[in-house]
Amino acid sequence: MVKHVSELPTPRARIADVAREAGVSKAAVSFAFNSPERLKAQTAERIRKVATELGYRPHPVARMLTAGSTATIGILSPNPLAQMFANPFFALFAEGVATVTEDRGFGLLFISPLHGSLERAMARATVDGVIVIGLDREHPQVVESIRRVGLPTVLVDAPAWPEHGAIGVDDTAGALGAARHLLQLGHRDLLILSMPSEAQNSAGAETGSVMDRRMHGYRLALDEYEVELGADHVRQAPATFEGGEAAFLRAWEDGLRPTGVLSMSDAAAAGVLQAARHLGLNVPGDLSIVGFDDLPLTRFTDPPLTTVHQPVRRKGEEAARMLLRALSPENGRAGEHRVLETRLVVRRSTAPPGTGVRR
Amino acid sequence: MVKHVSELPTPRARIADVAREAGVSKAAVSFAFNSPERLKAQTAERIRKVATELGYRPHPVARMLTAGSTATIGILSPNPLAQMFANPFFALFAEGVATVTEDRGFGLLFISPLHGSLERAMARATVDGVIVIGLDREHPQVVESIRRVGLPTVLVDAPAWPEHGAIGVDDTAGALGAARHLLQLGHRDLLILSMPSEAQNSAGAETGSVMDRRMHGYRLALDEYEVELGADHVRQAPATFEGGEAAFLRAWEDGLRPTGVLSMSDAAAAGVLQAARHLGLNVPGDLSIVGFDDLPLTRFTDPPLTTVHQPVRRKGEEAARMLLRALSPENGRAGEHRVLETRLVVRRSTAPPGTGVRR
DNA sequence: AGAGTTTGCTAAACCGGTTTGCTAAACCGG
DNA sequence: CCGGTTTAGCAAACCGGTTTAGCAAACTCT
Repeated sequence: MVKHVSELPTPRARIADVAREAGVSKAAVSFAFNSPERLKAQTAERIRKVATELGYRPHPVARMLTAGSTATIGILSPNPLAQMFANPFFALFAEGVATVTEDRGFGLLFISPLHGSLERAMARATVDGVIVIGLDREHPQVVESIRRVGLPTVLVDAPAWPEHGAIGVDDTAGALGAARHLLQLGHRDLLILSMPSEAQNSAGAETGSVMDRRMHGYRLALDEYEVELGADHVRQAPATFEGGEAAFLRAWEDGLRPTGVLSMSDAAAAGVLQAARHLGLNVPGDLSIVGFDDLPLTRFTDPPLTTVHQPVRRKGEEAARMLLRALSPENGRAGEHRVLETRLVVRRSTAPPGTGVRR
Repeated sequence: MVKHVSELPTPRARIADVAREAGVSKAAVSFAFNSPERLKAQTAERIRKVATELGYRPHPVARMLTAGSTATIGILSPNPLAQMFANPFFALFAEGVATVTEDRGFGLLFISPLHGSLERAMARATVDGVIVIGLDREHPQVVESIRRVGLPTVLVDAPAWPEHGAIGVDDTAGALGAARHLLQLGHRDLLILSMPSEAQNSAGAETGSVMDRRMHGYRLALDEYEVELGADHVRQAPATFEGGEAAFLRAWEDGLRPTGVLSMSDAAAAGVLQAARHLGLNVPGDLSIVGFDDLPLTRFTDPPLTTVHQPVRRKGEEAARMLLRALSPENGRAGEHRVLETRLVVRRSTAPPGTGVRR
């Protein structure tokens, strides 16, 4: 490889440069910044002056190495980061995390699979602990690899893991309430929009994924009302506007004419709203829709969305607090586990099945 | 300090532990992972086996130190992170950045002021380069401190800085189009919602902040139509739902009865929509609203929002690409500068001033 | 003036890896 | 069987800081 004669970008000043220039030892330079009381005031001052002239800034990585901590926490997701940011739920969650980490002087690193391998990404991540979100049954080896790196961890919305902290919401109750609401209104032909995942696990209500728990809640309500649900009445839709829109249109093309939609995400529900408008359906006259999450955007949809509220931001805050607690030396107990409440928020996207579907 | 007898969390295995256990040198262990061809296949295999048993994972910070790079890029903002995430614009931008960084195997670190000091936050950030967003005239010393740490930098939506890359959109033209649209429809009494910032700089159209440039565009249109604008017809509103809602309600209380609102952010515009509904105003019958950004949510508001489109996600992508280019050894020229286009998207929140304001 | 203390700074070890230079053993051809 | 080349692995230097132990000079006290 050819070496350029003049490397224009001046190589950054190291501590040895400052020491030489100021005629002192490396230790003195370090003291000048970190323990000035160990130096004659005048010397410390002189060293700092030289440092400023040279544009010296202690190399953060080197500092981390000796400090033994990174003052950074990671938010880890098995899904591509771009996909995460496309989901408003995630931004809200991150907002919650950020409020507490920022306050405590921690940086925030987003970790996503590196060339498809979360394991590799984890190995490279310079963090003191991680908050894991978006985990799914389909990622059992992910949890395992997380456990192996031995970093303090808080799991969000995931099957509890004894040695780690965990935080979630009562998904089953929330979904139950949502389904009951539609059934009470008289709906009998429902479409359920789940989120993408591997095979369904109808058994594990409490041990499975978010989707399992919500589905379980829906099913409980359906059973109460003795309503049968065809297999093609449960569809997968990514938690995005486009995902919900496409899923509903496809169902419609397949000949389904539900009077009510239960969506596991507000984002997809908003997409359904869009699709309904496109099909000339009146909401809630022809079609009722219940979302999940209660994101800020639900107040601006047309009509405002009936949805299951969950304290997303607070979930982020609590997760961060829990993790920071696990990081502190006095180390509160490890396997803390919290479940926050959900509640149905009725707005204007639901009504009794009414004027019927056109066409 | 009392030392506990049994430190339950096993101290993580270091390379020396693996070396001792496998009966080889540290170098051999390193080779086993990074240059296996330098070892007898059988030896390398044995070392890796021992490493796995011990749960050894090379310390990422130590690795960074010798590698001289962090494989991480920073997104830096002078505003609190929580505030950033509350703005959907930011999530969209981050999405763009994430698509390219993720693809190239880079991590993403969010940097915000540490105890109020961005300088300190920068000093601590372990990144190879930074993308700066949300910068403002009010943060001149920020740019200076960024320059001092000497990290490759790309400035987004900020006054161009010769030695760094920069990317933005044609704010002036976008704002001009938005204002012309309302004026053409016949509106004469307008309310402008700017974003929070220090004193206005009416002079610098091209050198100032995003707000300056947009305001300049608005003013150009107003001048064309010879419309005067009272000082209290320009309000500050944070780029959030709540910000826009509160700002419009306050203006209303102050006795203002505009027929059209020009908002510098879609988020605030959506808030105005909310406020209008609250006040019993029909949009666009009684009040027309034009936003800025064209976020996905504009399609779901009631009514869908007329707004100035800017390619937010692409801005993120381009910023990331530009930065990565600056990081690569062959180092494309540094001071690259790009300006992307804006265009007005007319939806249903604008109409001629019509039925008049109720009450 | 000499012993004891304090002040001010330095040399060296350390954090946990990677990489270079080198040596000893194994291998090769003649 | 010997000199030359490969192969396999090690010791030590290095990345850029922080921290501990310790030394010399200055200061205090009697």
